[in-house]
Amino acid sequence: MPELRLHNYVSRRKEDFQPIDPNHVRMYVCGPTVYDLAHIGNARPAVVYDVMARLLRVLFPKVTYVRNVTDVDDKINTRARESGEPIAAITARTLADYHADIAALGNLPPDVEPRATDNIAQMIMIIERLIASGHAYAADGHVLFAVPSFADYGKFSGRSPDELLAGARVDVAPYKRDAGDFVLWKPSTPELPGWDSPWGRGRPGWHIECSAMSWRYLGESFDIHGGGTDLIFPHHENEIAQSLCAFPGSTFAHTWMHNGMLVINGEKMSKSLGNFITIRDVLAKVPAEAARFLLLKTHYRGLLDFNDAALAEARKELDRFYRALDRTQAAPGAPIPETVLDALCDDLNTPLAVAAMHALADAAMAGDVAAAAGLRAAGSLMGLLQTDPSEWFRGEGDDSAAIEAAIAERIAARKSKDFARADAIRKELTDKGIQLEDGPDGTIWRRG
RNA sequence: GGUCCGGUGGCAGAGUGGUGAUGCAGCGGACUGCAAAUCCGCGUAUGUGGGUUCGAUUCCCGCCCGGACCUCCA
Repeated sequence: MPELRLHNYVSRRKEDFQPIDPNHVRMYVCGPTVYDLAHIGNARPAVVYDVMARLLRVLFPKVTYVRNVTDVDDKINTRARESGEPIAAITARTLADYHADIAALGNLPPDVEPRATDNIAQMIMIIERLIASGHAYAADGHVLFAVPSFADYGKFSGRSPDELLAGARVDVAPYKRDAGDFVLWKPSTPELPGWDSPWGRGRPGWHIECSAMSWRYLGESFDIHGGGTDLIFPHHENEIAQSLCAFPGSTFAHTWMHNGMLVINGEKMSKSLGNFITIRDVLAKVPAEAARFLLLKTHYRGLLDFNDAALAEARKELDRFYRALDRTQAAPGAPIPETVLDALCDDLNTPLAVAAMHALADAAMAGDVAAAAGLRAAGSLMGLLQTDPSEWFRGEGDDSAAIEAAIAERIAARKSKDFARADAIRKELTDKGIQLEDGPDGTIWRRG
């Protein structure tokens, strides 16, 4: 087994991964806030950490992968007020949609998927500990984390508290002792979601949920924490402050991984630019596997441009992989080729793994059945190439019988050297978007 | 403005202190009733100016450009 190396944001460099417990690796990833359909940017961390979890399972005996669901949040409240739909209905529907979209992209479910609203008691426990130890204070119905009480605040994200103070643009709430203090708990009005607490009926701030859920499901200290680069500050900085202060002597997450952002045609995705793309929009245009493959063709820490040309290229590459599998009838269950495993163990270098897969495809094309089986095994580690090749090429459609009949007629025409008829049938099918490929073993066809 | 990250061939995208992966596109050839696919071959790149070094794309500094964060955000 190769050594796993991961880029750790704490040291800003690649490190040998040393699990706290080599028999049980624990990973926490910041999950979605369920107020609207997931966009393609949300798909990136889901896919990246899915591959990470798959890799960890190959390398270690036991892995617990926790990805939370934020189902109490002011964005949800705003949505409910605007649409009139009850909050519970919004979160339930959006979570179901998220699960469907993420599964379509070939992601396995995390081992635990806790919801914030099921962990309010744990959040209150942590807040009480913070107050008791002088790291938090109640004021005007709110509870705030006292940033000056944590000497290392800002160290993680590389900013000094002075800078943060100077950069504060928003008016500082009067109940804050220090401008940088952030909310752990805030009061709710009767129409807003709320829970009874020592500070009255209220709801949690954003950051506390991750401290509570990682603690409950993974313990005070665990191995890997993942999320997008946009969460480094303030979310992760605050998580660290809360958890370290609530559990003195603990180390919280040892390795911090951050996936890069995604742009569309070079532009940041935003509703105002009109280039906001949901996962569902993408799935309506191309096979889900092409989208997943595109997300893995760039290293997870880099900026990724998600556009139609890139999607088309991803699909073509998968075509070649599937042709190689189709020609060799590769069986599942082969060991993962070293070239692929080595690449992924080097800070999840998926582009290098893809290059190794191309080499396997070349060998498979030349008749190397073992290489084909290895390609398939590599695919299983990446969440790719698990479809039957003919299904990949033929896609969705209810006219398959008619197409097969036309192909049979064309084969007959070719046998009797009636090439005019054969070409007419090819043209008919081409006009319908059906491509034919004549090979030594017959004719295969594909849509699009 | 502050902090941080990055700039590799037509495009996408890795690695590396000493002949610059891989894919897509392009070009030439083989094969092919047609069309694909497949196979062989070809070309083109390390933003810019310095420094360290026998030697830098790789390390250091300046500059230019792009991006992220500083405010909800994967």
